[in-house]
Amino acid sequence: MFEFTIFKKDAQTSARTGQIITAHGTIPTPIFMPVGTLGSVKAIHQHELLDPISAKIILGNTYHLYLRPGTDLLKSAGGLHKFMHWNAPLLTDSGGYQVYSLASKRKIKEEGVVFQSHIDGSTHVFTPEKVMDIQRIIGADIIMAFDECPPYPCDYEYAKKSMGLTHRWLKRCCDRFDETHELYGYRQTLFPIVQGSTYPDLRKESAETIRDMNRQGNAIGGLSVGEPANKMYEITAEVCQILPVEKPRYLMGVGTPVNILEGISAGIDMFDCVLPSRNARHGLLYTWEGIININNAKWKDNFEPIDAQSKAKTSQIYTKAYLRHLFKANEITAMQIATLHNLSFYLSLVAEARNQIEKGTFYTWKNSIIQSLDFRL
RNA sequence: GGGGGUGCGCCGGAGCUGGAGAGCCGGGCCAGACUGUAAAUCUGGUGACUAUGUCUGAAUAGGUUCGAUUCCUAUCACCCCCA
Repeated sequence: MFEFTIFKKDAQTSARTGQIITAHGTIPTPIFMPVGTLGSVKAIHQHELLDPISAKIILGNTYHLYLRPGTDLLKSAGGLHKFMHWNAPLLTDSGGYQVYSLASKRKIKEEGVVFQSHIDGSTHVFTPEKVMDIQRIIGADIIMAFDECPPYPCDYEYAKKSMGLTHRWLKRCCDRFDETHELYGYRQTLFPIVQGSTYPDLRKESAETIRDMNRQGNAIGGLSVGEPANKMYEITAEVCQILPVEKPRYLMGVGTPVNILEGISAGIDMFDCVLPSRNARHGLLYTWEGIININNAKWKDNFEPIDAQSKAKTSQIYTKAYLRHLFKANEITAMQIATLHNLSFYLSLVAEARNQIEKGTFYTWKNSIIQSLDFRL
C-alpha cells in the first residue's frame, strides 16, 4: 500500500504539505527520517522514536543488515519490522551509499559491486537483483534502487558514465522488483534515484529518466557529499522541476536544518541524515537558539535547561552543566539524552515547517529562521 | 635518631648514569570536524614570547666541566628499611 496526497502548496516556494500512507502507517510530509542503519537508531529505543521524538518513519541499511545479522535471520524473524519491534513505516537504503563511503573496499562492474566486508574482509557481490531480493527479505515499506553515489568533485566523463550505470541498474532493479512479491503480506514500493553529480545537463537527463520509470516516489541522490550548499540547492531545485509534482520527492542524506528548510522550499518531501544522531553522540546539539557544543568549557556551570522548548522531557529537566558532565564522564546517558534532543529538534523543525506551509507563512518564517540562527548552513 | 632510594612542564609511565628536549607513550584538559552511519569516532592544541622563529626549563641553591637532567655539596619534599 502506498498513497501520496498533497494538502497544501505554498504560494511563494515549491514547498507543499501532504501525507504518505503505507501499510505500517501514515507519514505527514515534509518529514525527516532518523537513520537506524543496523536496525537501531543509535542510543535510542523504538518507543522513544514514537514519543517524544515523533518519528513517523526510520531508515535501515541493506548492506549493513545483510552483513549482520544476515538475510537468513531476518527472514526467520519475519522481517525487520518484527525483528526490531517497529510497527511504523520503514525505508531501507540499498547500499548505494556504501559504494561511495566504502570506496576503498569495493570494485564497481557492470554486473554489480564487489565489496570486501568492513567487518571481516569477506567478499560479497551486490547486483541490482540481489539488492532487491535482500530488501524484500528486510521488508521495508519503501525500498531504494541500487545506485552509484559518485564522489565530489567528480569529472564530467565519470559522472556521465556513472549515471548511465545507475540508470541501467535501475532498470534491472525495477524488473526484479516487479517480478517478485512481498514476503510478509503487505505491499512495498521502490524509489528510483536521480544521479548526475553537479552537472545540470546530467541531472536533467537523469531526472527525466527517473520520471519516466513512473514509480510511486522519486529520490535525489549524490548530493551532500562535499559540494557547496548553493550547488546542492540549485540542483535540488532543477531536479524538482522535472520530477512529477504528484509524487513524493526524497532528498537522500540531507542534511543540516538549513539544508532541510531549503530542500522543503524546492519541493522535497522526505529527508534523512545521520547528522542529528551522530552529532548528538559527539556532543553537538541543535536548538532553536542555534548549535551548541555541550563539551565546551563555557557550559561547565550553566544550570539552565538543555533546551526548555524541546519536546524531550530530558532536555527540559536536565541542565547543560549536567549533560556536559555526563559527556566528560563518558556516561552512556549523555549520548541518549543528546540523541533524544537532536532528533526531537529535527522532527519539531519539519513539523513547524508543515505548520507554516499550512498557514501560508512558510517563506518568511524560513528566511527568518535561517537569518536569525547559526546552523552553519 | 641512623641508613637507603626518588624528585622535569596538569597527571601517570618510559627513557636519560657527561654531548639536553620544551621530547616520547597513555590519560586529563582545550578546541575543531562530522550530511542515503566502517563513527560513544576522527583531527589539532596543551611553558613563555615580539611566533615558519626565539627564549626560559629537569625539586631549591651552589659547585666541577669546553659542555650537566646526568657527577659533587647543601637544603627541601616524598617513599622504604632499621631503632
